[in-house]
Amino acid sequence: MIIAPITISDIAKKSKVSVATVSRVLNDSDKVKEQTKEKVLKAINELNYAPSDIARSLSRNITNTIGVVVPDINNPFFGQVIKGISSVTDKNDLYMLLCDTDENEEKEMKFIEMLKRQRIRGLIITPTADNDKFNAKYLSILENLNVPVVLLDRDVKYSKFDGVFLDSISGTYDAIECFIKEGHRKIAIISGPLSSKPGRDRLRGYKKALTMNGIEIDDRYIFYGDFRLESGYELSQEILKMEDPPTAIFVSNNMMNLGCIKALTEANVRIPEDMALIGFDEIELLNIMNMDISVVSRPTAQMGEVAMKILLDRLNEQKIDNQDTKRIILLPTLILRGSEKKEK
Amino acid sequence: MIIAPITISDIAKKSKVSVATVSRVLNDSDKVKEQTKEKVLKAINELNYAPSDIARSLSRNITNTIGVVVPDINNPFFGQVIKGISSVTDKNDLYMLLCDTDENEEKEMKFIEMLKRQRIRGLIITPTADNDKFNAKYLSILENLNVPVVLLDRDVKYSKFDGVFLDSISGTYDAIECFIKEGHRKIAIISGPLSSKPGRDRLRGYKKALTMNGIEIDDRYIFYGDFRLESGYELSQEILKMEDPPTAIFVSNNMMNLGCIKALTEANVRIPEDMALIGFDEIELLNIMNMDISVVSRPTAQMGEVAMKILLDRLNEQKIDNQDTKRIILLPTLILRGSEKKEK
DNA sequence: AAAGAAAGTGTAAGCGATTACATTAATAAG
DNA sequence: CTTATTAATGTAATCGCTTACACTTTCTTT
Repeated sequence: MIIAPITISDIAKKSKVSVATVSRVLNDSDKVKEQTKEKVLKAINELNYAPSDIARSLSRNITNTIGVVVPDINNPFFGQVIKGISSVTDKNDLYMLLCDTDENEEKEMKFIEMLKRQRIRGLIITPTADNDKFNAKYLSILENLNVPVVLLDRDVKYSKFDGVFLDSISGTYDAIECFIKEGHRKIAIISGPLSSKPGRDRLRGYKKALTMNGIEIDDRYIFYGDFRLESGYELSQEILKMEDPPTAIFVSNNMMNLGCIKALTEANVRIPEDMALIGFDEIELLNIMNMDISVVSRPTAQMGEVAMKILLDRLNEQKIDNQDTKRIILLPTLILRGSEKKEK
Repeated sequence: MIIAPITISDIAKKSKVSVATVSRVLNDSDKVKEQTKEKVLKAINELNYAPSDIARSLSRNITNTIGVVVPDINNPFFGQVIKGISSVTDKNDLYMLLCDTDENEEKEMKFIEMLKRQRIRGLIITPTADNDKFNAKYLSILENLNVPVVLLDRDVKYSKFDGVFLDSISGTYDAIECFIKEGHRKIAIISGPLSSKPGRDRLRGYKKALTMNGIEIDDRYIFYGDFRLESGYELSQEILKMEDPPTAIFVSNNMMNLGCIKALTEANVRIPEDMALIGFDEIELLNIMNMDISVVSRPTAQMGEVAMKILLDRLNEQKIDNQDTKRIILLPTLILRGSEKKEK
């Protein structure tokens, strides 16, 4: 089903002017006599004409699309992030080409190459890979795009791209310190995998908080999960079986936190009477269900918004030689709802 | 930051052939001597050239982007739908321009006009408005796109676009009948707004099931919400206050269902011992938390996939005169987890 | 009323590809 | 060794816009 759309020359013909004049009316670029302008607008209206962004992009040699590459749209975090990005693109006449990589490196690289052909003006990306295996190839593909890139939430080693990240260390630090102030001394952490930066950082925050408060780090209380629900569930069960169990648990992300809550609930362990708990990332449902779990909360939509604003600035920059990387590190908020308490 | 990308003529120059030959290599369109081909590929490789889809679209007079317009990416339903759409676009070299209308009619119409300028090849859309106020204008804007349109989940009055919908009537019918078989006679419904087709259909299914089973419809048991959590919460509280309360509640969507569960939980009403419950749409997190609530479940990702496949068929169609509208109506599944039971 | 300035409009090249048609090179047939 | 075929490549128009430059009107000004 192909119907040739109306073109600028149809309008020119109908309103008896040249295409140049029509173009001027379209872009308000030069003085056009009021009377002529009306004629042209009338023709545009009658024929329902909409100029082709394709042709416009080609002749101006610049597009108005930006690429957004995320690992999983179904993750509420990225849903929010995309909302944040949209809020900026909407106001700036930019379009969003969305790619969902499914946490698959190959797919991701393929998408980036597709986006290059689409001549996107800029890219916001949450990379899948943080391992050395792909690093070199990955970097070269990104560099090769030759457009501004803004990393979101996940960093890429050895890169000097702009980025918006979250201070996981301080977020975790605050949570642990809060436990300590409550009187907890035996504090466990369900950490993420150390192959990911957020995983590493959250563990670091944990250790730092203990050390700074003169509490010795006890390796028995450190558990390594993989950010997925099941690992949170299983590790929590292990914790409950310990001889000298902790009185508080910090869980490094929302999915593992759910797993942990599930395990505690099933074992009839009350929160916080029997076990105090703080997790990383909000879980909307828990709030709805009045389950008061304290969390380290990230400003998700804001992260998308800030990323897009950085990108926008780059797009408006004149000089190419601007080498200073902009890396924004947002702070999470510790939201206390009572689950951190130590009841005697 | 604008760096002129490599063009086809750079490749032509470097490999000492004409642009036509390079194009042939790029598209495998005509016989090219093996030796020449290699030369060209080598140049492409060395210069890291990627052909411009913009220029290609212009000269072929056809793009490879499709528009996807949804009311809210954060709604898990649409997240899943987008995944379904992606699964098809990925395999067919199509790009997805994503627009989030925030349930705002004005915004939606603006997006459609933007997409027209982008010369999208087709559109998948879940319209915000189902009211007569916008209908005429809305239809004309969609028609004016002159590309195949596939409606998703929500219909547009008087339109003859293709579409993928869900049989809300039968889904609700089954749920209510299930209640009846369990022995329930006093069954309440928290309906959606009647201004929306899903709202109307679900209420219709409810009434039909009662009637077909010889149970009189009692208007006191019909409550009208707005699909949002709060209304589910408040209406449930009303239900609990009734003199002659129902023994079972059917809730017309996931958000109101959460509201209902919240109200029941707060009032210490046990499910299903004190009140049986079936909702429309899965709530993933409830399952994780071992809260066994029976639901009418929709094949969400499949809806996106089917919609995209219909669109794909349209894109591949030769003749323009194909007037037969394709409307697929998928069936929901009643998933029983025990919350529908009537305990004595 | 003539000359110069300003305003309005048109002509045509160019953006980076595709492709019909023309041309040349290579191979087969006589 | 021509000539007819076929294979390989090149030339140039085209897609729908933008825009530099040229040209024509329409004021101003004296």
